[in-house]
Amino acid sequence: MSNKNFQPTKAELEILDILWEREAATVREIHEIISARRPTAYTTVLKTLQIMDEKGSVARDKAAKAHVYRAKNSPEHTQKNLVADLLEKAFRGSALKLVQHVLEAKPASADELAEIRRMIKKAEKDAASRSEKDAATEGEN
Amino acid sequence: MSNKNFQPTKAELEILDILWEREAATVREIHEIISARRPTAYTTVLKTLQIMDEKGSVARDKAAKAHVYRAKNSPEHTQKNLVADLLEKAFRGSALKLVQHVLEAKPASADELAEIRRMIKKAEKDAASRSEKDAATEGEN
DNA sequence: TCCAATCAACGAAAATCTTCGTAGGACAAA
DNA sequence: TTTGTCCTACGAAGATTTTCGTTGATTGGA
Repeated sequence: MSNKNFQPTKAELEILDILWEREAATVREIHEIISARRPTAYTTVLKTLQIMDEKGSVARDKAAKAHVYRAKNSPEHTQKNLVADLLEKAFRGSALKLVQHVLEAKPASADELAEIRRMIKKAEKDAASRSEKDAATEGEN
Repeated sequence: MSNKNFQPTKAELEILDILWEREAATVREIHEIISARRPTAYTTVLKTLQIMDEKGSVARDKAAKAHVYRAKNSPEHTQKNLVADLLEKAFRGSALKLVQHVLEAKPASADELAEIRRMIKKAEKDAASRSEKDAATEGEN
């Protein structure tokens, strides 16, 4: 389908983040949350959502008078695109450097570090099975 | 003072990446690299560099006819800003989630994983010393 | 001297993103 | 019916970013 390389803009991402949290919301609900952060006109949020609808990043239910919006892509999917883009554009693909900066930018808690540790272990297993496959020349897309 | 929250645009980042690699370069040199990737006019690169000079993200040596540009900020400094921004805007500050996506987006090599492991260890030490302080200070929670 | 090549400067078009005012429809209360 | 409220649609102004054509200065040969 369409969203292979979906990169939301700043304003779109702020709205998506709200939709990811609430599952679905009307313009009014979203506007209340955003205008609590900074003064913003109702129609600004409305227009952005209409554009997002055109772009296909949200689904819109027109049944009720106040349309109900949902994010079409999961946070995971979108985050993956954002990270992949940053990794390529600013880190020349060095996952190491990127991770390093993440850990510096926001000192993780002990629990988070333990969880990351577990992920590394899993990644190491994947790396190992990758090299097996490489030897066997197996193809799947 | 200078670039507390410096966020280069897409075009600027592409140029910065070249400057980080080559230390210094003329417009022509940068243009040759970029136009090899996609058709781009010489003056497009020139103009972008002039804007970057105005913004203060590059330094320019006008001694020779062909001016020589250098990045003013280190890749580390810039990458840190980019990562901090992404972390906050798209991950609600969850370093865990971000790291997870990095490892998925680009399966790291065994060497890289070992290095990341080392970073975790260091981060755990930092976290430990932080909680000592927390205990001494006592806050909410 | 004259010409061609090389550059910076400048302005402006084009593209994208953000913001908001105004108009008009639907609907319920007065 | 009239009025006020709530909502979408639409267009357009602003802001930012990206792209490039044109101009004029400099320089190294023919």
